[in-house]
Amino acid sequence: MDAHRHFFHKYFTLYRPFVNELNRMLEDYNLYYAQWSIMYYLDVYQSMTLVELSKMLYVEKPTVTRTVNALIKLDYVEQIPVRDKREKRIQLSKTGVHVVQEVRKVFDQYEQEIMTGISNEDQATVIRVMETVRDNIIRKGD
Amino acid sequence: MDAHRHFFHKYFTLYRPFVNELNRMLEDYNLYYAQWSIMYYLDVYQSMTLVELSKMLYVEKPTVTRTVNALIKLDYVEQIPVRDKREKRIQLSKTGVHVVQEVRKVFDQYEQEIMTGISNEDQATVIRVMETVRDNIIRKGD
DNA sequence: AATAAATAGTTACCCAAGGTAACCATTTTG
DNA sequence: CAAAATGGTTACCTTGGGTAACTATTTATT
Repeated sequence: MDAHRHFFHKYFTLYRPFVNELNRMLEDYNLYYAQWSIMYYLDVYQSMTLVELSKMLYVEKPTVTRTVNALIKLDYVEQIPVRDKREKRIQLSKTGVHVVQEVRKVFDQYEQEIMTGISNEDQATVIRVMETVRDNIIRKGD
Repeated sequence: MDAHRHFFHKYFTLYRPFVNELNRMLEDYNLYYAQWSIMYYLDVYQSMTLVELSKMLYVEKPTVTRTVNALIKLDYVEQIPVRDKREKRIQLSKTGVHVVQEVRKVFDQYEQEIMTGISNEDQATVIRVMETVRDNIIRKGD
């Protein structure tokens, strides 16, 4: 078997245990991973529109609408007024900011645990490879 | 941001474009990725029981039952008789073997394309890291 | 040998997370 | 100013997973 074939297989066999575990941790905050990923971006970028999220997450607009609505209902996210009346621009609410801090603590802890024994250099390699692969996939796809 | 935080984010942002693209390719064979992953294992291990698959795939038994039934309906997979009457042991059918060959060709081609510019050494590093991470996740989880 | 426990699989439900098609409002462009 | 583009929503559908409760069979215990 060639290395690249191993790569894809390994990539996907990691997904299920990984996302299961993260969802289990998010239970305490009434969140699922798909919701968390939006909060993650809002933490990084302060505020975003649904279309921006849609492109970042690589999912369709209706999916974003639904997930954002769930976050608004949880009071983790709020809409902010903006000139263009078509746009829905959102940011983390006060509660949301707090939840992000909490979840980050939990995730950082967990992430460090499961990365034990992997050098910073190797971590950097993996990140670079995944970035490249993603770019390649998207470039070919569209 | 620490490296490990980058790692997790990168890992998940790759997933959606990746699985979308693979599903698009599998359309020609009336397959979805979840079904393909079972055929992949059957190709590697010749024959497997549903419980074995369940453990390998890290999904519950009912999920395996459903997916396998779909593959049997497609005539890509067939049951083989076995001493223990509780067990359902399956293997690729003749058609299934053929389909695996075809899909492999398509995937290998695609995979090589999107891995361009990544050295064999880096690919090996990524594989090793993902294996380690998966083991760590599963060890912590249970 | 008879019973209890374990194992393999199925059935009947439920839910998260995505998708498409069609649409409305608003803004931008020709 | 009409046409096209953009941002978002609604309605409906699908994949792919889950849990609880069950049957059938095999294995272990008494």
